[in-house]
Amino acid sequence: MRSYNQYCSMARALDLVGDRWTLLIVRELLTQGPCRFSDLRRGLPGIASNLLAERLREMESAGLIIRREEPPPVAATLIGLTGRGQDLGSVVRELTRWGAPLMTAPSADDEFRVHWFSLPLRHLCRDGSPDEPAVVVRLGDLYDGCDVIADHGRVDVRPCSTERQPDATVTAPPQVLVALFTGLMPLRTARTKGLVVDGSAAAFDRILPKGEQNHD
Amino acid sequence: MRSYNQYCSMARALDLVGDRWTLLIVRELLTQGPCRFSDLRRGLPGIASNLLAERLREMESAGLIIRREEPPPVAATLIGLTGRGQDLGSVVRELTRWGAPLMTAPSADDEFRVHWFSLPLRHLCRDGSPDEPAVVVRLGDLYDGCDVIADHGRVDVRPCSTERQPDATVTAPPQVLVALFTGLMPLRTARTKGLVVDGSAAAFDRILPKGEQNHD
DNA sequence: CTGGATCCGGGAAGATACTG
DNA sequence: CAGTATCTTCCCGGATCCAG
Repeated sequence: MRSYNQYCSMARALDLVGDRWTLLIVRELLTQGPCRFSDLRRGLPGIASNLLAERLREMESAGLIIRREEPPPVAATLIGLTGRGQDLGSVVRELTRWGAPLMTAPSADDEFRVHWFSLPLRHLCRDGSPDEPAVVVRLGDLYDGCDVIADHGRVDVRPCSTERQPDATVTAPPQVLVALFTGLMPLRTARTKGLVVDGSAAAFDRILPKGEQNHD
Repeated sequence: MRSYNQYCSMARALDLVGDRWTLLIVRELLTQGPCRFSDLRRGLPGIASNLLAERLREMESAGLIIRREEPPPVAATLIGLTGRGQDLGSVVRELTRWGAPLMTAPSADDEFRVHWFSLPLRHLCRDGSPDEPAVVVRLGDLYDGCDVIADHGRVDVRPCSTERQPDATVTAPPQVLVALFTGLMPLRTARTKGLVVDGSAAAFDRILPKGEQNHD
């Protein structure tokens, strides 16, 4: 992006991250952890490969990301955020919060990835049974999803892990998923609209926002 | 800007405010209050007039700003933020905070406006004499500046007011101003580099960050 | 397969002139 | 003062191709 040529903190920030796609790349790396080039492409439907390559070059020279050659069996270069890049988390969070009221019904050509929802999810889930042993609830699947871990009253949302099998696996249409966790749709309505819980219903119930459990 | 077509809170936010110049227009309206078209142009050096007009149309239809016809003696249309527009304050604040480390020396063709600095200034000033009567310190001048009000331990930064004469008026080269308030430059060095205080030196001293007063 | 590079068309941004 | 009109430039998007 052309510089604004303004001696202003925000203008200089936008000189680095105001380009199209840049903050969405940060979103991907924040929610997914270090990624390979093709992982980023999958999480950024619509981006042209040359544009992604160009953005990554710019972000690397700005000190936002680093590339790490991974030895076999991975044998690929992983792209991860630097500390400075992770500091953009607060910017991403505020944009996400401001955009929340815009999450009306998806249009026909809107794409959706479950892991996009994992940042807001952090603040929407709770641990309804803090005295029980920890549980893992998977939203989506291994290829696009995230794990919600409830443990001792704390809730954590992470990229899917293969280390521990989830206690419950949940799938739902995008809008149902969003409406359920933002409290706009009761669980039993969600069930009628395509929400499916595989495994422990109690585990899923445990992480649902207050007032939305025990509705069926 | 083209839509990202992603059912994601942040992507939808960027569909509305990710365009070039849009967030800088919000910065102007946040720091200056309701403005006329030409005021915005002065605060956004480098923007083309057609582009500003187009952005304002987009922002109006997105519900971020409103236009208000002002009766004489003003006799102009004022552009102000709606509540939704003001909610972007948190986004602007986080971008400004993230960009703070980028405020190294201005380059030769960097523009500067004192009022751009008024947002960070809020968190940098203090009231060093909370028991004294309120004082007003003006940075810059009526045409580009802001008033720092210290009163009962509280600090407020506002657009220049004609209602009350400032107790002190301060001018300094951009980098000196920034370095002084961020604590990187002691007051006496600032004096040798072009900082001028007109009026009550005590009033100015009162608002300087802790550790930076009493240096001369 | 991964991680790009290259080419091209369309549209957004920039510069400038002009107007009610 | 508050824009519009016009022209140019360049970034973005889409497709294709390619080396390891």
